[in-house]
Amino acid sequence: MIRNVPRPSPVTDEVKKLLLSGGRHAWSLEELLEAVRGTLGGADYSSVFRATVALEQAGVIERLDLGDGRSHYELRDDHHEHVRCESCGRIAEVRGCVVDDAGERIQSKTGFVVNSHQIVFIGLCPDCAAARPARAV
Amino acid sequence: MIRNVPRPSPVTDEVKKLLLSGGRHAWSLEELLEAVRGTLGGADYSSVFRATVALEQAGVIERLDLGDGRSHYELRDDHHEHVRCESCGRIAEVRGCVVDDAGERIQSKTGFVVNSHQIVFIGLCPDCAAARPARAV
DNA sequence: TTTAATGCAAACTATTTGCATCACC
DNA sequence: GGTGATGCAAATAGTTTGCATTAAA
Repeated sequence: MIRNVPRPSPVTDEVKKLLLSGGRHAWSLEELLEAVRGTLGGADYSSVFRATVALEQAGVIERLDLGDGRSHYELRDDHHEHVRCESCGRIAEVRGCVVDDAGERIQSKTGFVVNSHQIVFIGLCPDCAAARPARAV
Repeated sequence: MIRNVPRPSPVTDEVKKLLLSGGRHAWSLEELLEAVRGTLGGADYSSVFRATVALEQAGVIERLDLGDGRSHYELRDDHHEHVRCESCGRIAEVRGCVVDDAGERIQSKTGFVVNSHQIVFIGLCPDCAAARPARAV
């Protein structure tokens, strides 16, 4: 099978650029769409979706489920955990907080072979925590 | 406001009983529905859904997002982590593998006040791992 | 001319809600 | 009679897919 010369793919390229830029973390499809539209003038949700599928299959990005009902995407080589504000939905990254040898321990406990993991901490971001001083949630 | 005498609520009672029974972990709504139907003969998805909403608000159960696109429910006082098989979807629990002091560390790193967390390890269950000896995923 | 990338619209999945009904206090 | 629990069906949200169009090799 002969490989063809690539054709321009503005949407996919822009999605890739955004994810590589590091300007934001845990992009949702809606956020990617808005950003792409801001640059290109227009784009369709499905094109952005297909771009993320392709990038995920290519191993460039990974898909996260942070428990807020939508998919999030990030660079794959950049694994870290997340904190999500249960009040406003804001998401922050958490570095240097690894679950180091968990894989082996889990395999010995459950027999599962662990390939990856997702950790989401849920709470209140600084703004929301300040906005409700007295009681939690 | 005078509190009325409670009326029979077979669906809600059965959902509660199932979740309290400990017979299974991380129930999906579909699984709860099937189990309730098995006992009561018939029940509606929305009734089971409303039962979980009520039980969650009552603080009896908690809702989990294990990254497989559906909600899962478990007893609240029984916090532990999960491993999900990315091939067949089977879910196992992982005990004694806590992220102990993570809350404080995260607060100091991000400013978020952590109320809870979810950890899902993803890999292959023993059966699926055995079924594909050579390569992963 | 061939075909990859895109847009549009419809399909799909899981969840959520509105409303009528029924049965019990 | 009043009301809480339920079932039915439609609405919703987010994602996914089918198909026609476009434009570049």
